[in-house]
Amino acid sequence: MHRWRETLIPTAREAPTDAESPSHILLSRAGYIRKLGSGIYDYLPLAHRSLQKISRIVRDEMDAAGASELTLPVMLPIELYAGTKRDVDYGDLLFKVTDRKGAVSALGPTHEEPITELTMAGVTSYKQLPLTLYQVQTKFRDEARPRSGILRGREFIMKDAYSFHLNVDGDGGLNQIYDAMYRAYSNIFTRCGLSFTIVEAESGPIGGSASHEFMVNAESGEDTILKCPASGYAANVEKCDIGPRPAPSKGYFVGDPSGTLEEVHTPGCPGIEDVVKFLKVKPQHMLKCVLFKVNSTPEDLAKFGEEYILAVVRGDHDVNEGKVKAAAEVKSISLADPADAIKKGFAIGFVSPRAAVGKKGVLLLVDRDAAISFDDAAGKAKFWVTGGDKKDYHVKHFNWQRDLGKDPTAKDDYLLVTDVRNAIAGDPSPKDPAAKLETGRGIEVGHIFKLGSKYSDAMGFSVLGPDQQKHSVIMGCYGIGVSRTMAASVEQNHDADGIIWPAAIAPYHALVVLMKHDDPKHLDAARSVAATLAAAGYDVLIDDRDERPGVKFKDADLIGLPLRITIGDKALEQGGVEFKARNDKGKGEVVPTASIVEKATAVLGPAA
RNA sequence: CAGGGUGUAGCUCAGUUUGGUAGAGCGCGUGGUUUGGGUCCACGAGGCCGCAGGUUCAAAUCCUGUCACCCUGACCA
Repeated sequence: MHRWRETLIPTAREAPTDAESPSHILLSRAGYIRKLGSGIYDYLPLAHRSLQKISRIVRDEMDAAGASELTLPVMLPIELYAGTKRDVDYGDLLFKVTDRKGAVSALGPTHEEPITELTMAGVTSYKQLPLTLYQVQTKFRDEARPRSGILRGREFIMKDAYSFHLNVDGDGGLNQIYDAMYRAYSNIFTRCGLSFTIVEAESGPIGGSASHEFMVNAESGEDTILKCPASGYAANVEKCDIGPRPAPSKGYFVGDPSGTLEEVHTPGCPGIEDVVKFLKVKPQHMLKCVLFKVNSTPEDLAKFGEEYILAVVRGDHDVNEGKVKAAAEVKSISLADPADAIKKGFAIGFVSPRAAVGKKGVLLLVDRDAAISFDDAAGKAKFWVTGGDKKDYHVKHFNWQRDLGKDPTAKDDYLLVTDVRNAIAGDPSPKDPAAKLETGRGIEVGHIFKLGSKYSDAMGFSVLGPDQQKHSVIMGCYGIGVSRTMAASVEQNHDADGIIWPAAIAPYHALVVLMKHDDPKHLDAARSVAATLAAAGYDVLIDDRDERPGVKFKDADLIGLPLRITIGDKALEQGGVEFKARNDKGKGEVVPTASIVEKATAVLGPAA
C-alpha cells in the first residue's frame, strides 16, 4: 500500500512535443516515463512496478518451462562478436565503449555469443543437454532512428533465453523446447491480459530456420500481419506467402499492345505516387521496378562479377525483399545505391523492365500480377505505364512482348515470373486457396528462433554424443521485449482520458481516492479499505493529495489503474464507498465496505 | 545515411523577418476563495535564449562552426 504523496507521479496536462504515439504520450503525461536522451528513458515508480509485474509473469512461465535464470555481463569484449562476424553484421547497431587501456567492449544487444561462450566451458557431454537459460536485463542497440517512446528505444529491457540441444527432433531436442517456449510465450501474453497474434516470421540477422513472432494487436503497430480466417495461418507481411494465383488465360506476357508506345515527359516524378497524380493513371496500371544489388562474397564476385536484380511489381504492390532473395537464390541483397546504379545505366526513378535487358549479370524478376499483357478481368489488352529509362520520362502502352527488347516467353535464366511482392488483404491464403487473407497491425513483443548450429559452429561448441562422436550443439533463442510489452499494452488499451491497464500488469490494482485528504473520517475509511484489499492480495495506491476532486478524477483516469474506489461523504453516508472500474463508462456505484473484496475480485480476477 | 525541421522557465509556446532591459499559459510557492470531473483572485519564485567563436556601442535576434533533439525515408528484436 502506497500513498501518492510519498511517491513520484508527476502527471501533466500536456505531453512533450516529441511524443506522438499513444503510449509515448500517455506514459509521459501519466508520469510513468521521462525522456533523458534519444531512445533513453527514465522509468518512474509506476512504470517500474508495471515492468516488475510483467517480469514476474515472464519468470514464472520461463521457470515452469524448465529454464533457469542467470545474469550475463552487459559490457562484453568486442572480440566475442568479432568471432561470429556480428560486429560487422550488426554494424552501427552495436554500442561500443572504450576502456582506459583502449580495449573496446560492446554493450550487449542480445547475448548469443556470451551465453555460448559460457555454456561451452561447462557443457561437454550430451548428458548435460538440453539446457535452457535466460535473463531479464537492459539491452543496448544504437538504433538508426529511435521512435515512439519506449516502443523503440536504444536502451530497453528484454528477457532473452537460449536453449542448447544435441538434436533437432526427439526427446530433449530443439523442436520440443521450441514448442515449450511457444506455449510459455502464449501463456505469458495471455496472463498479461493482452490480445495478440502469433505469426510466422523472418529470422533477420540473428539467423536460423523457423521463427515466430508474438504480436500485440494494435492499429498503431509498425508491423503488418496477415491472417487466414479459414486455416488459422498468420504471418508477418515480410514472410507471408501468397496462395496460388491463376495464370492469365493466354499465358504470361502474351497479348497485344494496348496502343502505340508513347514517351511522356514527367519532370520531377520519380515515384509511383508522383506519376499517378501527374499522368492521372491508376497505380495498378503501373509497373514498379526496384533495383537490388547482390551483396556477393569476394569469391562470388570474382566468379560472377557484380550482380543486380530488377524486381518488377504492379504499382499498387510492394516488393518483398525476402522473396526476391529466395527467388534469386542469393543470401544477401540491398537496395542499389542510386548514384552507383545511375552510373551502371539505370535511370533510378524512371526504370522500366527494359533496363535489365542487354546488361551483364542483371536478373529480372517479375511478379505474377505484373507479368501480363492481356487483362482477363477487363477482357482487353493491359495498359501499362512504366519508366522511360531516362530521367524525367515515362512510357505509356508498354507491352511485354513488343517492348521488352527480347522475347519474354522464351526460356531464359535471367527472367523469372514468380511471387516477389508483399501479400495484401484479399490475396488467396497459402494454406487454403479458397480463403482470402486479412490484414491487421501488430507490435512485436516476442520472437522465438530455431538457430540450429549457426553460433555453435562459429564458436566451435560441440559435445560428445552417445556415439562417441563430436556433435555441433543445436541452439534456439527466445526474446521478449519487457519494456516494449508495457508500451504495447498502452497502445492497445487506452481511451481519450488515459491508460487502461489489464489487472495483471497494472502498477497497482486499485486507486483509493480521498475526497477530503484531511478529514479523519475519510482517512480512516481509506486506510481500512486499502488494508482490506491489501490483505486480499491486491496492490493499492491511496491518492491523499490536497487536490480538488476534478484533478484527482482526471489523474485517476490518466494513470489507468483498473479499479477506482472513492471515499467521499456521499458514499460514507450510505455506509459504503464508491466503486468504479476504469473501463466502466459510468460514475461508479456505492458498495458496502464489507463486500469490497468480492467486488474487486469480480473486476480484477483473483489476486496473484 | 539522405531529406526536412526544432533548440527561449519543469511543460506547451510567443519574441528572431526589422539587433536596443526576457514574455504568456500551464505547473510551482504564499494568502484568500472554492470543494464530486483539470475553481477563481492576488502576490511571488523561477532563464548561461543548446554550446563556442565572430560582427556591433549593443546579439535570443545577424554571420560561422558545433552539439542535441524531432519528423519522413533507408534500416531494424
